[in-house]
Amino acid sequence: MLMQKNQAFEHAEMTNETIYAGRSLSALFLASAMEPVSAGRAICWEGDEANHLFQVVEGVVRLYRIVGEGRRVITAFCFAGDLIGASLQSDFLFTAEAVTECRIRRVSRKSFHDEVARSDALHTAYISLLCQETAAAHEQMVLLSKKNAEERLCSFIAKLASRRNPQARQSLLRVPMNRQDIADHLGLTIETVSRTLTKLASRNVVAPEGRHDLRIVNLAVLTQLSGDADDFFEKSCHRVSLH
Amino acid sequence: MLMQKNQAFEHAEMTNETIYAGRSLSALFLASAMEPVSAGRAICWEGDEANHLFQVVEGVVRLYRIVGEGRRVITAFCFAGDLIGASLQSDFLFTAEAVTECRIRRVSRKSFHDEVARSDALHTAYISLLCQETAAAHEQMVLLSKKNAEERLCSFIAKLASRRNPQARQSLLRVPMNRQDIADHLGLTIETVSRTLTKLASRNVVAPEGRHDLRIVNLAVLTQLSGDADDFFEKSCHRVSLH
DNA sequence: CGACCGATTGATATGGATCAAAATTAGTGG
DNA sequence: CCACTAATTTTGATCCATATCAATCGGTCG
Repeated sequence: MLMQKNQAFEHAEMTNETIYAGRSLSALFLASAMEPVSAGRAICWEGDEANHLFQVVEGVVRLYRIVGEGRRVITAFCFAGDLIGASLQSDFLFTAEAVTECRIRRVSRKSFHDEVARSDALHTAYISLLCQETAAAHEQMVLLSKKNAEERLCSFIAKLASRRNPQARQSLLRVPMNRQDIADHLGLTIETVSRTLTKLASRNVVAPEGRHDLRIVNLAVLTQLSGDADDFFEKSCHRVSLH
Repeated sequence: MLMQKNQAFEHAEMTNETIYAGRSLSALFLASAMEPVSAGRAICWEGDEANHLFQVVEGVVRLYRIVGEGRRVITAFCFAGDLIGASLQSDFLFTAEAVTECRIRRVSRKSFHDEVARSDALHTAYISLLCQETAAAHEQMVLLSKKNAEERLCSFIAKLASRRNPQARQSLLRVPMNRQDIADHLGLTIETVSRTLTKLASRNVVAPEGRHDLRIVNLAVLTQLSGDADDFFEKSCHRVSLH
């Protein structure tokens, strides 16, 4: 049981808060049965009553909304350890679908909240998680609002890389989602994602190895190109000029 | 005192949860002194330690981040009754600036959390607020990711209108922010906002009256054009085809 | 009245979308 | 293991919505 729990958080490079929040809240799922979800299948649907929360134990999940005729927005990807539905009040505001083969656990919303209310530590962890979700959503708003295709893709890759999944010996990065998923997450088309990736490859920033792996050749440049490097030049300049 | 509190929530058209969340949490601010903030002045800065939460008692505030050289993203506008900084853990992730003359109150983060921890009702309200913030952020992600200029502007206006501020006799809507603010919130340029507005006016959807007022001529069409009308056609079609 | 600032309008440029193949890769059945 | 088919990705050609650059307009304030 404990092994299981730790396994879900094997990846390094998380903040202390994240680990704390994830760790303690994930204890609430340990009593639940593990459910396998095969790639492509839905875990919950937008509009349905949010009677459960889920934890991704293994695999990758996409959360998305459909807007108008066929336009899909992937608001987030969830990885091992992540909770699905923590920030919901009554209904699911997104559909959750397995990107890869997954294993998940579920708990009822009621029991989740009962447990959280019972423990200060869990409570803190829960608040912390909600705040992180908001922060992530804001980050994504910035990306969608002001970044060009290259910056978007570099941000995405850099973030994936910083998650440092187990498979990543040296600098080989697993990219479980397909091009369409990436496009729908970054607000681009599949063609633009492909072209941008080719361009990055030709500039020796990354080197695609098959559809689902990327060798990060130059992380420094990648970060630079992502547009949220701490080039304290620009940032401090602006900070000052605003006062 | 109580008058004050109610005044901040005079506008109708909010969900029950919103009212509840806002009402009870705003009690925490009543003991604090009212601080005037003149238009254009900052309330807090991105990067600073988030030692306080603020409540907007009167006026409108913009929350923004600066990305790269001079690109500004307004992640949200805050109105009377709204809290600023509820979803922050340690540092401010945005700068808050008065759009109009404002009056605000502040409480220390510590005392806020102490009080919230002490009351179940406050606690529920706080969670509720965080969830709403996340939902709003997701909504904005959809807008930035998949909507065109017209849909964005219509969404914005419709949302403003649904807030139904006091000045709104009949269908005259106050728009306190300038074109640049709107542009930076919608991920457009000032010119595109202006042109799109002109187009909407020529189609008799809205009628600008001065820089800061809009007469809503046809709310039905406005909602339709916003792209999140419940045209159960499309939606139900898609829901079905996905299963 | 003139200078200034925000908003509008106009002309042009462009990044990414769209439409259309071609090239890879993955699956399937023999 | 290989041939065949389907799906995904890449590449190419063209188009278009919005950005950019530039000029004008309308209100406001000294």
